[in-house]
Amino acid sequence: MKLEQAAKQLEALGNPTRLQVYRTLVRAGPNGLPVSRVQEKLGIPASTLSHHLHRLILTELVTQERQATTLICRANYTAMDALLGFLAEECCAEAGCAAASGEQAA
Amino acid sequence: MKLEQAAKQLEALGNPTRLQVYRTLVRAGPNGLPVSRVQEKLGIPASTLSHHLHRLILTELVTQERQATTLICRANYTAMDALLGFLAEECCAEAGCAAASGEQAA
DNA sequence: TCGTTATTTCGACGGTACTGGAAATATGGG
DNA sequence: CCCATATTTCCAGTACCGTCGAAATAACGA
Repeated sequence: MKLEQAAKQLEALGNPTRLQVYRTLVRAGPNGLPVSRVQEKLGIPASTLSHHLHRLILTELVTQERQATTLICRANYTAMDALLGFLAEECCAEAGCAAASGEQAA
Repeated sequence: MKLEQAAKQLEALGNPTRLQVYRTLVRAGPNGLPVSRVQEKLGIPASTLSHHLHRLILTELVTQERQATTLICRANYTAMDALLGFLAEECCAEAGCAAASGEQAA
């Protein structure tokens, strides 16, 4: 994963409202939730929610799928794994620590 | 971990320059690096770096320790673990998935 | 005390984010 | 075709961010 991409995703998650939206979707699981359902849960204006969802979608943290008039939103678990991996990877790469990926410890 | 705190940390990591700084420190391991060393590695003005380090310190992602005239910066691995945990926790809590923490699957 | 190195604080500018109401668009039903 | 529902786009205002040069501060040695 590129640093720029990771930064974009982290920035997207760095807004309390968006983080709430994202967490709501993560909790919802693979079935996802309609936009309106998320709005109900969080109690924020539709336009604000739409903006935030857009950001999350642009960074590929969330996907949307149309089902008739409602849009189903889902957390992109693959993207989350990649992001978590990026943060943890190369931990102590130049020093060697217990949590280091390989067995290149000192 | 509180959502607000997590959002602050994610926001702190959401800037490309800061993410670079943080990664540099993560790679450096428990011994940390002097500010000047980070500056050399990244080639950014001292004032800019100081500004970003300050943000990282405020969010507890980085710590500083004085050694004579130089300041040693270290990634706070405990904080990182907590943040990663926060993102992963309650995955599919309302649906149940393979990666779910407990055995409360449907 | 004075000078030197390391680092932060100050000040300013341009840019971009967050928010939310109103209007526009998309989809399906009658 | 017209309506109703779901969602987005448009617009605007306030606020905060990122950047960096210059000046201030911290710590040490002579």
